[in-house]
Amino acid sequence: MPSRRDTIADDLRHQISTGHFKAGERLPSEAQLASRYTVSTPTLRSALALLQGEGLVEKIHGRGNFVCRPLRKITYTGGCREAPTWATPSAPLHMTARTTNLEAYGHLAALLDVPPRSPLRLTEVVYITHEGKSPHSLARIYVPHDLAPADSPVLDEIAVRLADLRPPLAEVQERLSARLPTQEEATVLRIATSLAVLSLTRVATDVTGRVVEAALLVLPGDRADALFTTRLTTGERSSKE
Amino acid sequence: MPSRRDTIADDLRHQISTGHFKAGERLPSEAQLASRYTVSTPTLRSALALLQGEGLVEKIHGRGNFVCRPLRKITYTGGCREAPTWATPSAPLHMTARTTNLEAYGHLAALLDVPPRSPLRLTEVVYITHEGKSPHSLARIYVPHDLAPADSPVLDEIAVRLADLRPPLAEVQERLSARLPTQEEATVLRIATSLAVLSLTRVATDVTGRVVEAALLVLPGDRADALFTTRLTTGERSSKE
DNA sequence: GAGTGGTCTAGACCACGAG
DNA sequence: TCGTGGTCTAGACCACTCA
Repeated sequence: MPSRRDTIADDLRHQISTGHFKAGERLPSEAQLASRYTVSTPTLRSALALLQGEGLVEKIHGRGNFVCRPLRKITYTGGCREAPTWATPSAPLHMTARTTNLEAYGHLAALLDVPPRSPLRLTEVVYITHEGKSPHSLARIYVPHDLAPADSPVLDEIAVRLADLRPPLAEVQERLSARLPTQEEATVLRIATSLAVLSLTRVATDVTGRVVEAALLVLPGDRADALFTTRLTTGERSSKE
Repeated sequence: MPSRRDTIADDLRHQISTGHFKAGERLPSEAQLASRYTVSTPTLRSALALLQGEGLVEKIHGRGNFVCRPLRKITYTGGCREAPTWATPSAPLHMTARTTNLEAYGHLAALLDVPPRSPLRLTEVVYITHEGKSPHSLARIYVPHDLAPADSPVLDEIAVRLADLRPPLAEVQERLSARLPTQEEATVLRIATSLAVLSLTRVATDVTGRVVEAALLVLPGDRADALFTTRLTTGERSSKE
């Protein structure tokens, strides 16, 4: 037996998909919707929470519930040969970056494969990609301090300098998981805490085995995915590794 | 200002991590916890919902709330050269499989790169991996009917026959996203609908460009991640593609 | 200040599980 | 049958946004 929450969510979903409520439009207030469906406000709100989790509706405190505009999908391309690339359909993304220095500790030390409490100095680059007002991704990149001059605010510059400074990369490892965002991530990405995020940890190792870059990326689940393409060469096809 | 929900969730989280509530143990009833924290039951339940979303607590209707046992992590290994491999620390996973035949339609047709309403016959293999009573993954694999005899209930057999029948693989594409599970997926995987899942779509193409396998995998976010390792050969390092 | 969503209460009734 | 969680009500009060 379907709950009222699900019934209402289904109905609203249908009205959105048929264009009865259009993208960007404000929904009737929760009180109006509650009386229309003859339910209490908590029940109606739980129905809206479902749509919010699907990325169909955005709640803005003090203003109302809004139908989300169809989102430009972004695709993180993995297994990258050079710099990470963001494939977006003709999107000149804005990017804000912040660079600080810190020391490897705890989780970071493990990522960078150095002893805990290591005195290794790191450059941390935090950046957020935007499309208009909607953030697309949150990235934290850690590079050993000697490989990255800390005064470079532009990501591209860092990539270029890295390519010059460091030995050639030997291996890139990317680990992905799905989870709910932390409060901080939800705030920064302007998503609901009930919307899943794709969490990606990338570790790049050079030919000497040293970790030269560790990156933590958080992508909103409703507008981002990650793509990995493996081409098999003739040699790999005929023989096992 | 932290909400009561968050305060209670933090406290419970702390009590679980310090072993005050032990793994597998039942928590006090929601009514008891509500009176202990002097909140109403809905408020207490919303706090529990947070822990549930983190995979720390499992609710069982009519029995109570239980602290989850530390979960054996499973790692999906991507970019696979041969059959997909599941790296689990010495886990003889049980696997239940169901094989049916159907026709390519809609979403499936797009995946398999054939025209919609194509008469292409498919073999669908649905399987769930288990560890004890807890399901680990839900997979739906689609193979053109002529490549896969439908009467093979054992996955390994299918893999072997496929290796014999089909031309060598040329490319494997894996697309990952994070989202909340559907009601059906939550039921099958025995997870809360508020727990994120990692959704993986894998498409394998042979040297002729034909799609020989499409797989849809759903992994619970609290116990599964996906790992992609890219080794760069000398050639790839020195020259761009 | 008017209208919105955010949070919370103190119950009610139903469905499930175990003895 | 009894205790559990699942759902829902009909309000209350607060915080935020905008005119």
